[in-house]
Amino acid sequence: LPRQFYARPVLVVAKELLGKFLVRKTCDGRIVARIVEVEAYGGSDDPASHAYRGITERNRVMFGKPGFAYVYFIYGNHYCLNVKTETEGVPGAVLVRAAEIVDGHELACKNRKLTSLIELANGPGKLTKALNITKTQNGRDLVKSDQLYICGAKDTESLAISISSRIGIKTGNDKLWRFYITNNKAVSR
DNA sequence: GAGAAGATCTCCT
DNA sequence: GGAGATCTTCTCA
Repeated sequence: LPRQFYARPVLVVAKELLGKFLVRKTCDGRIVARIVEVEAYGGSDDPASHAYRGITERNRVMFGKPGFAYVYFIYGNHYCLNVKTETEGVPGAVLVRAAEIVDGHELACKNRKLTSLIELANGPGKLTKALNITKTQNGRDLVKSDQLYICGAKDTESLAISISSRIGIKTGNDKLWRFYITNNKAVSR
């Protein structure tokens, strides 16, 4: 997807990312995952966002150019993948919460030490593990990288999308900023 | 420099 | 359904 796609309001980009293909290439092979669940995070208007209290060493990607990957480590165990949206200087990112693996099952299973296809990436921590995404991917340019990027899909406009409040946060629950493909089995929970 | 919380997962009952 | 694992980052003294 071109830079233009990401350089729009975070809520718009979040919804349009559903059904798109996340591509991960390493020396071990290629994995393609169809995005089925996302959440939007804002700036000073969103207490649940890392960017709520301004720029820090960790969240500086959220204030940079659109189309870059924001990856952070959480709970001493997991990485979460976000996509920077909005324009440069305006914080906003989409958390990719779940996806269904459509190519590279074997490698994804190996990364997760698991054989159940649906459970390979049905949660943010699981997804990064299945795709071997770690902190080294933080700050990567999704528009120019050949190791991590997102492709368009046909007919995403006809997708049935469900909306809810975000998961795992203690503030900002009033915002209905979680979007997922209705009735998709790879959605978390 | 210490203390606490965190955009989660897995195993156990 | 619930708690432990495990460590980075932020806040405040």
